[in-house]
Amino acid sequence: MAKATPDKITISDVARVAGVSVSTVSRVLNNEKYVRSDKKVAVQNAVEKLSYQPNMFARSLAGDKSFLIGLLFDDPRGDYLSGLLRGAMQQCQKLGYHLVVELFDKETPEQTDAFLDKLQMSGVILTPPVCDNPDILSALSRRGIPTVRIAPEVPYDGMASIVIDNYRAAFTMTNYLISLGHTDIGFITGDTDHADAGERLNGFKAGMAENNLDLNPDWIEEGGFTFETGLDCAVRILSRPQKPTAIFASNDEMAASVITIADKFGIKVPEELSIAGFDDLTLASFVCPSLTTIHQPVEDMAVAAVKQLMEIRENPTEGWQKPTVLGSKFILRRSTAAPSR
Amino acid sequence: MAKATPDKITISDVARVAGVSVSTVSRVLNNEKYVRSDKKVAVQNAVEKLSYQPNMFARSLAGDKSFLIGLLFDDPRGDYLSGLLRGAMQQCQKLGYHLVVELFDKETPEQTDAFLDKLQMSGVILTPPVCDNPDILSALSRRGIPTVRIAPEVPYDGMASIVIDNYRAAFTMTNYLISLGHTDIGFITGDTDHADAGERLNGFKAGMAENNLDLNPDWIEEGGFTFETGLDCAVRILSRPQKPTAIFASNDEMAASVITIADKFGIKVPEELSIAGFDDLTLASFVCPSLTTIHQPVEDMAVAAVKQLMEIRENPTEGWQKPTVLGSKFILRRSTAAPSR
DNA sequence: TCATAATATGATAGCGCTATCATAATGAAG
DNA sequence: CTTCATTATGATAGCGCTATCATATTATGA
Repeated sequence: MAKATPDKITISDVARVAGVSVSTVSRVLNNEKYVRSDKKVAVQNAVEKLSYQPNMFARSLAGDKSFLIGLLFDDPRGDYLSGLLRGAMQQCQKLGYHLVVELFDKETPEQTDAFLDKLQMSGVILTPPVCDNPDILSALSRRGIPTVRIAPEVPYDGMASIVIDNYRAAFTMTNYLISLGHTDIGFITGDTDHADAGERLNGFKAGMAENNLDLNPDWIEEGGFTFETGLDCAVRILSRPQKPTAIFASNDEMAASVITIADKFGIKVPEELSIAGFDDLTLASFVCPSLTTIHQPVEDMAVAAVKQLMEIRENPTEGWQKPTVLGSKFILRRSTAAPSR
Repeated sequence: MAKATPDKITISDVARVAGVSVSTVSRVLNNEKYVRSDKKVAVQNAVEKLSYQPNMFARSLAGDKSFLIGLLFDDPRGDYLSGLLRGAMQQCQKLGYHLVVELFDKETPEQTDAFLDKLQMSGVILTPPVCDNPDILSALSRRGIPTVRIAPEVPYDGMASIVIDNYRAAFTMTNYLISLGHTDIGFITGDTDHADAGERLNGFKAGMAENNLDLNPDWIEEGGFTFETGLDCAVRILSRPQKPTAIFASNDEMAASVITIADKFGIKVPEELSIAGFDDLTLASFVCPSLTTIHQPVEDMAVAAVKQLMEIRENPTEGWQKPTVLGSKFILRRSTAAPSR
């Protein structure tokens, strides 16, 4: 009677089948040099034949790499974060790494400390807003764990980061609005302490300046990247005696607020008011009319982050403070049109 | 000059400080019995004092538990899945476990096999639609890995699952619509091969029957849980010579489609047409008017899944095929009202 | 009182790998 | 044909824990 349990296959089984020592097998597994190609092939065949899977725990315990990459979240919900997750998973899988996700609670940073000590991650990816938490940042740099920050607000000494060119994207959108014939353009910013918010505003200003258009302070309101704050801003702007013919909101949620308020005020979108967003969230397609916006290459950012992590591992001494900038994409939908008057 | 690197603290350090053997420390760590309480306290103090963190890899290698829980996704995007992720992270953190997330690609199931062999997970949570993939299911049961399926379509021999009561929720919504005064109610189903879809339809039918209302086949259309399919269904229903005064869509996306089409047809929502959804996605609040819908306790489901995993570990022989049913919540918003005619 | 069970503790052999050292085979240079 | 550097291979000692066994120690009952 055959044994039911498929006994665990170890490196020595492979060594035996391949007719080499465990050392050699290990070398092949970690593709080190100093292995003759015929033996390498023999080992690979044996691995294949036995469908051997090296035990991660043993590897990590004996060696210094864990094949684990940490992804820290404040809250994983929302298109942006789950897009990042997806990209990171894909790239990790491709490289034989595994993604360990963890919630970062600012109330109990010691829990994250514990997390870092227990699983000695090969690298950590920080999503906003965790990527700007000084506790985490120092904990990571103290331990010398390779780290990449996604869309951080402020720079942090010697840490790699992945960002998009908010300035250029906002500039592009502004120019598009102007090319439609708009000259009276309003703008809703994000939290001013958020770097993205500032850059998007600057991009807008630059676009206006480039076309010799004046900024009307009545039409520039500070929001907070949420639907609710957007509502307030929209009400303020659209209550002015003199209204803009287009409003560029710093993100889709606030753009959605503008649509809602415009509807309430009986202002037709896009006929009487063009509205542009930023981010290309799912809601951008669902909202009516659908939003002209800027698409962030979220998954690519995560992929880039994982790749960067590998590079840092290979070359830890290099200076990694310069952010990697990824391009965004202009998405034309139905919330924008030429002004009617 | 003090040494900069905070040397790794091991279990023997703790043992020395606490004045006991490593065995005793290990016992305390795994809270086994047969430890005198004074020694237990001594060990806990030592752990505290040294801020000792047991090395997961050593623990997993030596023992049989990995403290790793796998969460398998087809695609992590969307409110539903990212809500699950959040719940799972929270509960894992609470229990000292860690969440390893992985994409399941039906094209390369061997990759998932490898994943299961390498990291010997303490348990695995399967999200839809992965939870109905026979390859994964058999791979898991073959290895005897504790598994919980979230919202599966079909039962699988001896595997635990977490579901919500679609039938009851749909029944509730239908009764609500009827209580408003509606008698002409349409329904848009999901994919018929999806268990959720069938149950929601049955709940609707039961609600109608309970109130002695007839089902008009002209007003029941089969959609596919997507915005696009919802569009078609809405067009078909609203093109009939005789129109319903309310439409209950099997999910929010399709309910959003109905709003869009109603708008196009010049039908006022909710004055002339009430629309109800299901799921309570983010878009349910953004859509205009916001959707009356059923909220699924997504995070609670994930929490329940992790808890269930622990129970299975403790009592693997028990029969776990009976699904755990969680209650859903009726959410009143603005897309429903009493019929005007 | 002593036997027996229940409770408590320690010593130590691995878990499956990688790192390190020792050694062997090969190539290049004189 | 040596001599040395280079390349290739193997033996083996841990990595930091837990499981197991052996050995106290204490409680329980006749």
